[in-house]
Amino acid sequence: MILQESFYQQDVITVSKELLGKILVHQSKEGTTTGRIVETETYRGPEDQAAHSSGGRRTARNEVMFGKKGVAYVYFIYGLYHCFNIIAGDVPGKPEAVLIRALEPMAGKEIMTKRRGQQIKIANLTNGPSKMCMAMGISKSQNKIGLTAPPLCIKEAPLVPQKEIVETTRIGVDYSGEWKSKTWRFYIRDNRFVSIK
DNA sequence: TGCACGATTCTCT
DNA sequence: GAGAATCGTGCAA
Repeated sequence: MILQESFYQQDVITVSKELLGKILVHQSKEGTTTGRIVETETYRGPEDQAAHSSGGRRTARNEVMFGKKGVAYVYFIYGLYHCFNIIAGDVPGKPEAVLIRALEPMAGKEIMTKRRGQQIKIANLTNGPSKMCMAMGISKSQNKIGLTAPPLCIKEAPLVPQKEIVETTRIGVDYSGEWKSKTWRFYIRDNRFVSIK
């Protein structure tokens, strides 16, 4: 069962928590890779100063945030890396998104290892927002594509119980003033693939 | 047109 | 724990 647009049309915090445990699938020409989502972060918009959409800022880069829910927002960062987000929220046209920060590798580990470099250990394959993009083969060519059908989609899986979800502050947003202290980062307790414990 | 910087990662100390 | 790598983007000029 692939998650449909209605799943992403819930409150963005709810979507962030419920995405934990779900399965990200990418069918590429090199083969299919899948991973269980173990860490997410919420970016609200326009009020959230940590978000690209802060202040209602709308540019060519973040244009997709203002569009349909359940669509991928992939951006290039630090001149080297990519980050993968999913547009979500219960208000149409409000620029909010969920950043996928880490996965637990499932199918296609050989392909992921090949993409990341042969020396990489399994534990370091997907434990960070840019690492998981490299392992899953996600780049700007996946920007703006819908996640409700292959080749890139998210499959249904049982909800992770609230008591196994850790809520903490977001990473790498020290510039955002009071917004940096929002506990909008969620991960599965004791999972070894979480980026930072 | 120019320029400072980032929702990161890796390497070296 | 510090510093480098490396360039598209956003905003000032």
